[in-house]
Amino acid sequence: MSDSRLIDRKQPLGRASHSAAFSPLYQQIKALILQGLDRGEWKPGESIPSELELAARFQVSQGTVRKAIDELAAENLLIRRQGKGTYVATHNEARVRYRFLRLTPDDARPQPSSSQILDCHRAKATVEIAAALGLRTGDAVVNLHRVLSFSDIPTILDDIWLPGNTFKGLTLEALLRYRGPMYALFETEFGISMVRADEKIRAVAASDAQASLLRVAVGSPLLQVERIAYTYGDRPVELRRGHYVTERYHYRNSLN
Amino acid sequence: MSDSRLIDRKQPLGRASHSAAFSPLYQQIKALILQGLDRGEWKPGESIPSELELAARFQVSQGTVRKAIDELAAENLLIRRQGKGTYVATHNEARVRYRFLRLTPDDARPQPSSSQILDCHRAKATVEIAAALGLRTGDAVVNLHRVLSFSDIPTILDDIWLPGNTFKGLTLEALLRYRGPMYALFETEFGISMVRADEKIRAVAASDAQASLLRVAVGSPLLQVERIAYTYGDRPVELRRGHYVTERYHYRNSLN
DNA sequence: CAGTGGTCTAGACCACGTG
DNA sequence: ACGTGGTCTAGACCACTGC
Repeated sequence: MSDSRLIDRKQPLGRASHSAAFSPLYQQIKALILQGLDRGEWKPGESIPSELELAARFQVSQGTVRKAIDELAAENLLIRRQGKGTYVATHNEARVRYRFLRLTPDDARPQPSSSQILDCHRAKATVEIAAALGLRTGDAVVNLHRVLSFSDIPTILDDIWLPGNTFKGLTLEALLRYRGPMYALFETEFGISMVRADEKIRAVAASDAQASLLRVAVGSPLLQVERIAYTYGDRPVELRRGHYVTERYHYRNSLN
Repeated sequence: MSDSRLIDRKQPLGRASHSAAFSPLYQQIKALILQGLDRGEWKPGESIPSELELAARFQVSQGTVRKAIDELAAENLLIRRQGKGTYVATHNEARVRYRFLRLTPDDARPQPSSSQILDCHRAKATVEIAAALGLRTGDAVVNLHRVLSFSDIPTILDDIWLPGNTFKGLTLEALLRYRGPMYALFETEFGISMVRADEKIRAVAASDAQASLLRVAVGSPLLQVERIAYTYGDRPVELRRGHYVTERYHYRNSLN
């Protein structure tokens, strides 16, 4: 009856005890599934095993697996599809493309977008960048500059920092060849799934360089968006500072 | 066996039918609880009946009630407290005060805040304001101006529009007497619970008036936050345009 | 028709808060 | 000791998808 893969729940749980390592069964299952995702056992876009299959594997009831998957689906790590199965979330599908892009045209008409890479080189992490990415100062990083345009109007200027170790083969040439969302590229080429991100937003005045690249007046107000993006297990893998022109676009957000 | 309060689910659900009015039982229960909240059957901060009690009232199993409450809790309309009960969310408690305020000090040290009401008068809704609040042009509205300061540094300038009908007794005097979050006042004095909000964010240049009130230079970049706040049933009840000084503060957001 | 996730039930036991 | 929400199980049936 006792499954060696799971914490024995019949342990010191009789009142008065308080085993710090205790967590509900479904949380343990959730952690196990998360490990599978992290190890790449199931790739983005693929389906994971059915609930009954997982229940058999982990020696728990279908209901317990279901609750674990419910939470992972609520966090957008998995996507349930009735009649088909449960799939690993991806940035590669039309439906969820630009999942993390909150800039929206004021008139809601989606515009054609294009990305222009300005620069891509290797560097050593400064104190700030190392802290954000969980590295040590001086560790190798990749720095990336680009402009995103909508209907050929430059709108977003991005300055991106990535851990050099994780993104070994990332070169200017590879980026120039590639079309499509950057996070989709990270998924397929480097096995890195962006799962969550935190942003800090400010209004700033355009510098000379920013103004000329975005074709606005020096000193114009820009929306500065500093993002740290995380993969499975809350490991930071990207620091991105964006500057948005918000003349005909706005950043949309929902509060609950 | 058939409970007149609920849709008879034994109806034309045999394959080939597709009753448009169909929805899962737990969704019907959710809607019923939502109605209770909307009617004020249980007030913010109070507890709703226990799961077993609701199950008996609606003639369904506890599990079905539970799933309905789960969703309402996920939407922050209800708050579960193990061992105590399930409570109606409120803006009146320390834990969730300023639930909708995303502006955070850069150094994360919370600062003492104070609100200064500059103006409060009745007006007629313009086309834009009527559209945002679901009113007709010319309907009565209340317009409200205030400055929020942190550590006595003016940081947020708010311009607020409310439906005149709903907020009948809202006067400058009442506001001056009151201390605490505005949404808490709306709850206790007008029975309006803010449940959700959408925001549109831009960077703009400070006008003369804004600059002098916020003590910044004319033309300085400000974060403009336009908010529509909703009560139960997605009914809009507030339009708010805020201008934030983001020198030492930032708007924080999480993407999932 | 078989397999998947979605709904619903009934019952057991655990953990927490309060008397 | 009691009542609340939290976990876990087992089993039935429904709805959707694809062969």
